[in-house]
Amino acid sequence: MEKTIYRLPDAEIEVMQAVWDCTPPVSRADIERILEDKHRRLAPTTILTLLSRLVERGALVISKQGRSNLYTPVISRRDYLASQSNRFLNKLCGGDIHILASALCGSGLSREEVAELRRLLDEGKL
Amino acid sequence: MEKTIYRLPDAEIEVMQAVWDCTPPVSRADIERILEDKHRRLAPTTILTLLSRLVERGALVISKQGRSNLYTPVISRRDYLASQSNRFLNKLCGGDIHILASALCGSGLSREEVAELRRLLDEGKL
DNA sequence: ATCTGATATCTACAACTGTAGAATAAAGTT
DNA sequence: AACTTTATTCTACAGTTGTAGATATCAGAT
Repeated sequence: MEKTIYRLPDAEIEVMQAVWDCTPPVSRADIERILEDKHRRLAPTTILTLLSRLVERGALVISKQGRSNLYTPVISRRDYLASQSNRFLNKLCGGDIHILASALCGSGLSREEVAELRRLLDEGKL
Repeated sequence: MEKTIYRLPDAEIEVMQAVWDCTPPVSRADIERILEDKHRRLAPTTILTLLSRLVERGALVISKQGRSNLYTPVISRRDYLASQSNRFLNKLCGGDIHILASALCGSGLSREEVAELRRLLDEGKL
C-alpha cells in the first residue's frame, strides 16, 4: 500500500511525538507509558494499530526483538515539522509571509513570546 | 449535525479560501469560478456539498436569493488562521516557540523571507 | 505437557472526507 | 401548457481515521 506522508492524522501524530521523545528503538509499551504520562489513555491494541499504520506509511520501521516489535522513526521530528510549517504557509497563508506573520501574532502568543520568536528567527536557526 | 470548527477538512478549506477572497455574499457559481481560476475543477454538486457542510459547521450562513443560495462567512480568515497557528504551535511544537522558530526556518523559506518575517513580527502586526 | 500472561495481528465499525450522480424544483422559452 | 435550463437537495460510495474487541502466538510458570 505505502501511503504518503503528506500529513499524518492526529492520532498518529500523538504516537509519533511519543516515539520522537525517546531514544530510537521504542516498544509499544514505551509509547503506552509516555502517552499515559500525558494522560492520554489508549488500549494497547489501539496503539499497535496506530503504530502499524505509521509503518505502512513509511514513518516508522520495525525491528522484531523476540515476540516484541521495536519501532524506529524514519522521518525526523525536525523534517516533519519543516514540511508541516511549509504546508501551513502555503495551504493556509497562500504562501504569503505577511499573512503568516499576522497569523502568528494573532495566535495567542504574548508580546514577549513574539519578541522571543523574532529573536530566534534573527539568529537564523538552521 | 452541528460539527465543530476545530479544524476544517482540506476540501472545505479550499472553499472557504474562495469565499474569503470575495466580498461577502457569494454564490456557488462565484466559488466555482474562483476555484476554476486556480485550476481546481469540482462538480457543481461537489461544491454545494462542501458549502452545506460548512453551513452545518457554522462557518457560513445562507441567505436565499430567489432559487439561489448566497453564503456569508461567519468566521473570518483572520480568526481561523489565528486558531490554526495556535493549534500548530501547541499540537506540533508542544507550545515551544523555539521549536516553532526552527520549524519555520526549515520550511523552505529563503534567508530573505525569514528576515522579512522577523521584521514583520517586529512591527507587531496586530 | 499445561496453563497463564504478554504481545501482536485481524476484524470491526461508526464517523468523517472527497466527489459526484440522481432526483427535485423553479424559471425562462417557445 | 410543455420543454429546457439551472440551481439545490438527496443519496451514494469508497477511502480514511479513531478505537478497540476477538483471535492467535509464544515464552515463562507449574
